[in-house]
Amino acid sequence: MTEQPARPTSRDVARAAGVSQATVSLVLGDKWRGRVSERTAGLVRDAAHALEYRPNLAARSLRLGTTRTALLVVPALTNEFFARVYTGAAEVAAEHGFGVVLYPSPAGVGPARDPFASARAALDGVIASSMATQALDAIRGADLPLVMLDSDPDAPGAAARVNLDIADGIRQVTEHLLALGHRRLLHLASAISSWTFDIRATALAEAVRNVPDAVVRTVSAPLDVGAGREATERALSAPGPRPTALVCDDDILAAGACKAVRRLGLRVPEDISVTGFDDLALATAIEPELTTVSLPAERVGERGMSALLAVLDGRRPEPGDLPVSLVVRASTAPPPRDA
Amino acid sequence: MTEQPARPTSRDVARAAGVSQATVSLVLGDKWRGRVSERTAGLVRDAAHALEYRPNLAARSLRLGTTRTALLVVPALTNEFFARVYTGAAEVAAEHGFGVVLYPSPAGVGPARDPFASARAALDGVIASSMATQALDAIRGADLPLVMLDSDPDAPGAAARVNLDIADGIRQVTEHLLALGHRRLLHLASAISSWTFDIRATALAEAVRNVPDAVVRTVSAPLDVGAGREATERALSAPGPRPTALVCDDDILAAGACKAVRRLGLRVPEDISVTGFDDLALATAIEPELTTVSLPAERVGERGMSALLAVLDGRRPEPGDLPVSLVVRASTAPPPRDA
DNA sequence: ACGCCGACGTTATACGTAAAACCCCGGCGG
DNA sequence: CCGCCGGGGTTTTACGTATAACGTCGGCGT
Repeated sequence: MTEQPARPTSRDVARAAGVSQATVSLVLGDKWRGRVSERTAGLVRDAAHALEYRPNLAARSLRLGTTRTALLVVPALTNEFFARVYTGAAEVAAEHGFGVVLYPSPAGVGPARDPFASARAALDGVIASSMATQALDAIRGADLPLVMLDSDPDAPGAAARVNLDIADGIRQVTEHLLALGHRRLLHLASAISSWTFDIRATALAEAVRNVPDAVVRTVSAPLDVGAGREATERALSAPGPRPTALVCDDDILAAGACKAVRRLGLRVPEDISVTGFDDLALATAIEPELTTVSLPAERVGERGMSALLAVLDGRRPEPGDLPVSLVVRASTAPPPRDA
Repeated sequence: MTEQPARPTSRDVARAAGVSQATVSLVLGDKWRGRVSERTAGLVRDAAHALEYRPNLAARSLRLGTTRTALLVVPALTNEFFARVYTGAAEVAAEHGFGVVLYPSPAGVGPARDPFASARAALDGVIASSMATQALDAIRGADLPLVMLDSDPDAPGAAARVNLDIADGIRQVTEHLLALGHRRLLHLASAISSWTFDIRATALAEAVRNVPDAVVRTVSAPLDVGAGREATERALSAPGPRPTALVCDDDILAAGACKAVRRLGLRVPEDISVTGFDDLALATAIEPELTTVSLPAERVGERGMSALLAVLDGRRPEPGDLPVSLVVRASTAPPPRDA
């Protein structure tokens, strides 16, 4: 269209600097110590700068057999948590001259197309959220370095893992509620992956273990506000003594839960306490502001990318889970006296 | 690490099929009508399938001088609206064998690094939200096809534009409020780009033009809940008759506004009506559920990508703004009688 | 009987980069 | 005086693909 003025190549730079193309490549690749004089290197850099030379990435990838591109597989970008993970991953990728391309799950794009297969030859590695279960099998077949996020340590095929200390988060909320005096808890779980469910459920069970009169019920719901509201409404109108606190696996569910509580003519937190998980923007947008577990989402992305880079370098990725922290806000309070 | 078994090349396929590499390229590129026999083509395809051949994208890009990759520039992915735009763009891109890579604004990544410059040689075009103003200048210098989203039609350098009919959205909310009987409106604007501000402000002014006793005040705030709350709180406690309705430029601000209203001991919508913009998930997560303007965010991305593809093909992009629609929920009601 | 053509492929080349292999020359140790 | 070494480059090649240019061969029209 606009008649591109033909982007300059390394050969153009060489011509301008009065050297050979190889020299340009050496200088610009910082591989010239002792092979090229300081003066010549300067000439090359000046010429490159003057021509606004940018190396052709396709050519470089072809030559090097590497693309400096990682694939990030997430269930959905519209989930703030994963958007933040991307941000973190992209940040450290950029620091190392890498790019991050997204594969927002098989649900996001049509099932027929397979961005992964077509991108496969152009990738150096994959970072995958374990929640995107469907995509994982395809990836495993590709013998690419794979970093898994929040995954079952027993699941195979990962060169590295970065996990959040989810169990500790659940433990913290639970202890917070127990300390406030709550004894009847309802666990509102998001039906995402069986592993994340299990780890939360057992952490919760463990936390109430030494509180003799504590009792926990569990219901699960798809991850959206409406579903959370409905599930909660159903659970709270069930016969038997009503729970006084709701432990939700996600702020989104917690928001739904709050709505349900109020629909039933009750108040949060006076009648029923509600806790969330993730500490999304949503947590402080609703009323009352949610007591929730804050997750370092960006850090997950950063660690994921760092781990991938480490694997690619043959180094050992940094071990250990990422810590989470309880944020107490206004959605939790002692249970009503008559309860 | 894992000793990759050396991905098969087109030459490997050729060897397996007993033909030359050129023939493989012809067959797999669907350019063989009348140049290769049906039988040979079959052999080639079988061999390719058997070897699980995937073309090397870097090599193809180098040869073709095209990367089938577009850059999407957005202010922040954590904003649900832009995450949805990405989703739409990625969808139609995939349908045409294109990829979409993100540049989440200069604020997201450090100022020193310039992903755009380094990616520049590897891009076929750019789709940019006008809100990412800082990045635009750099892009213009790159003489790449540029599609602008929600941009001033007078701004230069765009090969195509896709705009939402924002003005109509504002008109619709305003008329809704006027019909309910509101006369004193407060416009809570998000200080994003001067163009989007202007278009909204004038649309609002126009909508109240023929309602003689209607009066509009404007305040603006950064785009987050807390800022929205503070700005609203200040504006509502100012001297003079209090507005009965708040027209917010974004659901996020509207959420803040609702909190502010309640802090002042008033109710939404009985004392003050609040409207949002965007129809994010947030709109139905808070209470009361927001009356807001629903934007087809995915469509923006789809149209943006389609337009870019059209430009690259030398075709004319589809003209016209995308329609928006008012969604009336529970945050608007007639003003109190004594007002 | 010859030329020509169409069907079916093949050979050769270019894309821009990185790096291995090579080359030249001045100085220095033996 | 010769060989060798190291500094400072250059020549050449390979990466995998797409495609232009080139062959070959059988048949058919004249």
